[in-house]
Order: sequence, then C-alpha cells, then structure tokens
Amino acid sequence: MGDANLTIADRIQDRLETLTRAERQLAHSILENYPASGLGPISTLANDAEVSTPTVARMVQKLGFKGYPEFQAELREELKAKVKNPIAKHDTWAEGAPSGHMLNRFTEAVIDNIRHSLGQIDTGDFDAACAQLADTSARLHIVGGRITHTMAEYLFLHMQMIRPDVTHIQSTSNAWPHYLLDVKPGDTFVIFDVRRYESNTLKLAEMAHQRGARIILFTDQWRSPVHRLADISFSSRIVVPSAWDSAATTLLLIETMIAAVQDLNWEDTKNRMQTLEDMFDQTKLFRKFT
Amino acid sequence: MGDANLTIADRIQDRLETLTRAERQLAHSILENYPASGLGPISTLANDAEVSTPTVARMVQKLGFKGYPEFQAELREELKAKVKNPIAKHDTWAEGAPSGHMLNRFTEAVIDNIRHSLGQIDTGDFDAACAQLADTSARLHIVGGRITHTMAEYLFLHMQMIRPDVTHIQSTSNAWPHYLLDVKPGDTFVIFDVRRYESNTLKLAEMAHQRGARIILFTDQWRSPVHRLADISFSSRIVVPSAWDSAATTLLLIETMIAAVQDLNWEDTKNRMQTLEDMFDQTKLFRKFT
DNA sequence: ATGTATCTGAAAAAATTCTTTCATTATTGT
DNA sequence: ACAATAATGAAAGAATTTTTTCAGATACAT
Repeated sequence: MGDANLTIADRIQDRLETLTRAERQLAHSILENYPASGLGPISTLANDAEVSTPTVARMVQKLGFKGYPEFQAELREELKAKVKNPIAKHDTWAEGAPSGHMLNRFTEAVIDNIRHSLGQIDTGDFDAACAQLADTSARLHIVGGRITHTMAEYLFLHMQMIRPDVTHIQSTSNAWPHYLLDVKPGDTFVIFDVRRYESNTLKLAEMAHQRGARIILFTDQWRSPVHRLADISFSSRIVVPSAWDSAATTLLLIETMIAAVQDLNWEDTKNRMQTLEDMFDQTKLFRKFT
Repeated sequence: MGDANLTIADRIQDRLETLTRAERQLAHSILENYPASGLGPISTLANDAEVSTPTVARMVQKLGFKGYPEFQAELREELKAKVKNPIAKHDTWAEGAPSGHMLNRFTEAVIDNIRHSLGQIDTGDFDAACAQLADTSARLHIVGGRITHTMAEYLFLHMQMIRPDVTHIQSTSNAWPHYLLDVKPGDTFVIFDVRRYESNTLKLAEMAHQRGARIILFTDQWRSPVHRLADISFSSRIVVPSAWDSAATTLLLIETMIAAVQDLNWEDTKNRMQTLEDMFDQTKLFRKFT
C-alpha cells in the first residue's frame, strides 16, 4: 500500500504543481468526482478528462503505483475505511485502555454490528411486528433455545408487564409439546434462533406454523431455517472477537421493540404497571432506597 | 440506468428472499463493504464471498444489469451522488426510518450509554475481574434478580463452558439460602443488581460477604447498595426512551468479559468446548444445516 | 427411493482493459 | 529561429477481466 495516512487525493493535491498540462487536467477531473471517477475503466477516466489513456497510465505511475489497477485498489481501500468510520472515530471507547484491549475491540465490533443490522432493517416489518405484539386479541408465545432462551425470557418478562396472555417456552425443554396443545390460529410466536440452529426449535416452529400461528423470528445474519416459516424475520450481526457470538444487537432490537409496543397501548400498560407496583409493595420484594 | 431512487443495496435487500444460497452469500458480502467491494474485479468479489465468478455474473443479471461492468457503473453513479449530498449524517441508524422513529431514538440512546459507561470503566478493575473469573481455584456463583437473572443466566451459560464450578442463583428464588451453605472464603460472587434494587439480593450479598466471598457487582449509574460490599463494581448507564431500563450496555460488558476470560485460559476452554461439541453431536440437539 | 429441475463452479472462449511503442506535436533554452 | 527535450496520443500488443459453456452436485417433488 502507499504512503500511510495520506489519501490519494492528498497526494495528487501535493504534486499538482509538478504535473504537466494534460496531467493537471486529469488530476482536476479525478478530484472533481472523487473517488468515483477513479474507480471506472482507465479509458472512461481519460475521456472525461479529455486526455489520452497513456497519460492516465503515466500519471498513476508518477504517483507511485505500479499500474492503474493498483491505484484503483487503493482507492477502494480508502473508500472502505471511510464508510466504516462515519461516526466511530471513537477509536478507544474505554479511555485509558489501549485500542488493542478487549474492551475496545469488542465494543468496536458490537457498534459495527449494530450499524450493519439496523441499516438493513425494514421499518415496515418492524412496525408490523410491534403491532402484532401489541395485539391482545392474539395470544403471545415466546420461544428461545439453549442460549437464546435468556433473550426470550427478557422479552417475556417485559411483555408480561405490558399485556396479558404471554407464555415463555424453552425449545430445549421436554415440556414444549404441551404448550402447543392450546395454540389457536392467529396466535403469535416470537422465536429466537441463532447460529447452531436447534432442531427442536425448527420442529416447534413447524408445528406452530401448521396450527396457523404467525411467526416473528429473531435470527442472525445467516438466518435460521425457521425463516421460511416466519412472517417477519429480523437478522442481527453477531460476530465479535470471541469464541462465541454476541447477543447485544439482538437485545437492542428486543428492547426497542418493547419500548415501541409499550407506546402502542400505553393506557393499558400504565394500569398493569400500577397494579404490579402495588403488588410489589405488598410483598416487599424491593427495598425502598434513596 | 436502473430503477429510480432505489440503491443497489436496496434492490439486493428486497430480493434477498428470492436469491439462492450462493447468491445470498454473495449478497451479504457485497453489503458488508458497500459499495467498495462491488467496485473491484468480479473475481475478487467472488473470492471474498467464497462463490464462483459465474455466480456473481448471474446475480448481477438477475438484478437487472446487462453485465458486471454495467452494475459497477451504477455503483459509481450512486457513489457520485452520495458524495455530493453530505446529508448522510449518521443520526439515522435505521435508514429509511425517520430520525424520530423509535429505532433511531433508542439506538442513539444505547450508543450514548455505551460511550458513557465505557468511558468511565477502570481498565485495571476490568482486568482484575476477568482474572478472578478465570481463577478456577475459586468457585464461582452468579446471582441475578427479577429482570437481571437473564443477564446472570447468560453469563452463567458461557462461564459454564469456560470453567468448572459455576452456579447460577436467583435471588428471587426461595432456594438461595441453600446455595450459601457451602460457600467458602475466597469464592467469587458475580452479582447483578440494577434499579429497583432488590432486598433479597442485598441480603444475599451480605451473607456472602460475611462468609468471606469476593464480590463483583454489575449495577447501574446510581449503584446498588451492594456496591459497599463489592470488591469491584461496574456501573452501566441504563436510561433509554422507554418505561423500562436498557440492559444493552450491561450485556456488552458481560460479553466482553466472557471473551477476555476465554482468552486467559484458552487451553482449558478449548478442551471443554471440544468435549461439549462431542456431546452435542451425540444428542443431535443441533441440526446440521448448510 | 427415483427422476427432474435447479444450482454451482471449473475451464474455455470472448471481450475488454491496460500497457507499451513510436511517431507527432508542443515547449524550452540558446 | 533552431535544435534539443519533453509531452502527448494513436494504435498495436499484452494482460486481465468478463462471459459462456457444460458437467457434476444438490435440492425437490412425486
């Protein structure tokens, strides 16, 4: 790769004076639509700049590249780097820790996952899923697997506060077939299934589907086989510098959904919460603390 | 040129369902480094996506282009247009959703929480906590409350894969006093306690402390009363535009810690994981899926 | 289980792109 | 003004890239 920390644009700018007439013409043309113009064929660039192809080839060599393709390769690298940091110039998240520290590397990866995952979300799907979760005329079943049952439980605990008729099923439990006995057409299933997709979860989804349930799926970027049965799917990126996967993006989605559903039927939720508060007061589960 | 006002990324996203396995793999690779990856030679793209060149050629035709060069030309046009409008400030995380949409407001808040929480972390404390979790000479007890038991469970499931002698205690369970019977001085307690601090959790912490256990606490910015008993505390910001609090930052910390601990005694962990894999293979819990 | 349709990639063929050569044109110093 | 030097682009040649073909692999329906 070329000089460190110096974009090609910078390098062209620096050498602008030393260039010949045709080359300067070309340089301006490159900078005009940077970097797009440099990423096309050499002849297109030459035409746009109204110079000949050899002029381009020669100048690129003057700039220190072996040839036009190498020049393009570096332009693409620049672009890649630029797209990656529109916001995350936050190189070190944990101040005081070196950027190579796990805290920084991991956080970086998670933020990146969030950015990618959110960027791909279909807002319509999201809103539709929220509406479905808020629909109290349909019963709600939440399903998780070996690891993901924690996410399922988290969603369950909150949904339980927001609305009635919510159950949490663990696909790894032997009891799950019993839950399916009472499933009626129109019931909603929220299913979590990420990498190392579980056969039980798939079977459960199939049976729920067969019984006419509507399925909302939370999965990873590679998508669980359940997605073919799902009405709505959400894919989160889960790759982090670890032997395991990250559930952080998934949790973010869940929490956002909880907040959105809560907004949808706030009147009901408010009452339920008040009742819950009263009951907690009586059991003295929570400590009054200033 | 292609469809008006619809980026190639959008079009790929839309048709993701109709694509075949290899094509979807390719699609993800394109979106991963968009648009840079699509601007190089077809064979580079194919290699990065781990598919064949013809697959790329076929897919761009499916997307409505005459050939790869035409596809690239439109990518360059998009890039040109995008560079011209510097509106692309990243305050909308879910593109296509208005910045007032819950997806964007919530994500913004979570990122902010992460930034603040990570900024205040003492790296020394973090490393010390990791070392303690990795120390297999001390038994490890993980404790959570009404909501936080999901986080506790998440940590438990991973620690269980990494090291022996890990237990998960729910402070809301009646059974927790029994767990304390066997606690020895030097044992480690990881305790989760966030807003609406639970009296049970505090009592449990006090008893553990009395018996000479070392306490690592995960709490919120206002800090649970347990922090006075804790050797190490981590405070996460938890405020989001919702009636409830966010566990996202806490989960990020947990996951980072898991990754760091795993690095500390990787040799042991590797063996445990292999054994686990073998056992899973025998139970056929996971589905082999391509 | 069997046959059919679809998907996939290796390799060859076609097309394009990049580089080099070389003759022509412009520039500079004397 | 003239020679020497440098710059430039047309065109041929070299290299690479893209497309097509085709056979094997895979998924799917019966």
